[in-house]
Amino acid sequence: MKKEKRTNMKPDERRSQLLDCAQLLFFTKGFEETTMQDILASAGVSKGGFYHHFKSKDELLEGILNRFVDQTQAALRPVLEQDFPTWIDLYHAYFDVLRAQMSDGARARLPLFVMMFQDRNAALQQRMSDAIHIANVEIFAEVLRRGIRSGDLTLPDAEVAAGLALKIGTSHQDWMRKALRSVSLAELVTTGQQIDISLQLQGIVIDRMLGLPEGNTRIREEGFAEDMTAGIKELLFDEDGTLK
Amino acid sequence: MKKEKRTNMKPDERRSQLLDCAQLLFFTKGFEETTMQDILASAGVSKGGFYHHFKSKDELLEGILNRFVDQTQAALRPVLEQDFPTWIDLYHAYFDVLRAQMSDGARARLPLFVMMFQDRNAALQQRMSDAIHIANVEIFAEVLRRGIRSGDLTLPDAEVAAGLALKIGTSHQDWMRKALRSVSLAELVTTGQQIDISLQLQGIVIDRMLGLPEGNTRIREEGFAEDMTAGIKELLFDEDGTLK
DNA sequence: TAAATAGCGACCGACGGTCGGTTTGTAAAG
DNA sequence: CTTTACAAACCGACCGTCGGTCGCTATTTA
Repeated sequence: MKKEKRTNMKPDERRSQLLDCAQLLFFTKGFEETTMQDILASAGVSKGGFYHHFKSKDELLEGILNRFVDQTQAALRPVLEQDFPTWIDLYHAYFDVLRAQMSDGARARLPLFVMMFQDRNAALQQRMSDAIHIANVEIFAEVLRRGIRSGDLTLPDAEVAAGLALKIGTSHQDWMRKALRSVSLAELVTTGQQIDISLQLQGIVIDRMLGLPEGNTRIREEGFAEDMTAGIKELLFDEDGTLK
Repeated sequence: MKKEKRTNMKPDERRSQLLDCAQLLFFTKGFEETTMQDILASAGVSKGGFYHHFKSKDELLEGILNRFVDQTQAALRPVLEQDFPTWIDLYHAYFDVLRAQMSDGARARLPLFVMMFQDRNAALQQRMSDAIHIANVEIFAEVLRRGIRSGDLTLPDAEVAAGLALKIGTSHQDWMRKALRSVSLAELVTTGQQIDISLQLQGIVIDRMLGLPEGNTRIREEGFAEDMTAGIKELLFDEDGTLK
């Protein structure tokens, strides 16, 4: 059997190349469904080559998640260093960045949701959710802490409140999952409305939790629900409205 | 090689026996970590015998989860059939049952949490959370729907609000996870307080979401946080306060 | 040129799942 | 009551695939 031509790379490059390849596969096929062979083939590296850089398949996922956390925090942290006339301006600026982060090609990420919301990918979903949480709590807690310090907020614990707010901000995912499991157009439309209501309610509840006047907190962009629903419709139904 | 003595059972019995054995193992060792051999040995049945009743290992988990959902709903549903003088009495009665369900040996379930909160068991955690959600939303939504009908509540959508409330009601788990990863007694104590604050905040936020006077919603029993913290302390630390 | 490091791929054990065959309960026929 | 016949419960050897190991080679670096 003829040996493959080898391609040496610097450790950092190889590592991030492997992370890139694996991320693409994990996010399209899922974690369990992606085999080491898939990753090796896509990166053009051998088993031994891979295991020289990573201890296990799981460490690879860990690496992807950590990188995501770092990137997210790098995007969010600058907000804390800016100067704002009042605390509420900081608060709004924070959510502006957050929205920009998340809805950046939201519809393009639909396939990711489709994959993630399947039972067999429960592990990946859980660990992604954890990563998102970790990426955000600390910084949002700091935002709240400054609100407390400035007297705009009264809260028993900034971290606890931040954690809860973030959790609230993911509650629409349950409805997205349901939408992706629609069996009729009518059901999809109904669920689509619930996604929208869910998003509205999120903002209201966080405002009330923090004791802010209603309308201050808006987590998703305008039209997010409609956009998603339209995308799901395209994905699940033919033009005549029958299930694909 | 000598054949094992066989023990025939009626399908229903065998099925639930297998569910019982698997549940015990899944809930102590985790899903991935439990091999088919473990289950077969503990049930005293062969591979062929098992696969006569279940299509896959995953279907077994599905079965366990479904059974859990059914049991939970069976415990909750009767509340809806009782007569109460006012809607708020129904609301309180619902939470009484819920609390009874959940804190029934809460501390005894600590090992379950320990197992579940490990990264490698993320899938099981996610699917359990989903099951708990499914078991509860429908019934709690009906409670809210009656509140709307009686004029005690004003909500855009009972189901969406119910889903969100339930999600809020699980937010303390993040702090329990953190508590279980404490590396010092001081950290555990701090996190224990955050569990407590988290539980208080849950009630407040749900009250505010529903527009109820504060103090109406209490999801966990008094002393839940202290109880859990004490249990975790026993689990993680020696008597002199050093990490085990 | 020697030591360190990046890479190779045959190989391994464990896993979930299959399959041809065996045993057991049961109910109708003799 | 016995025989027969059939479905369903059960058995365990076997299979393909997976994540991971290991002895080795090729390349880079000091």
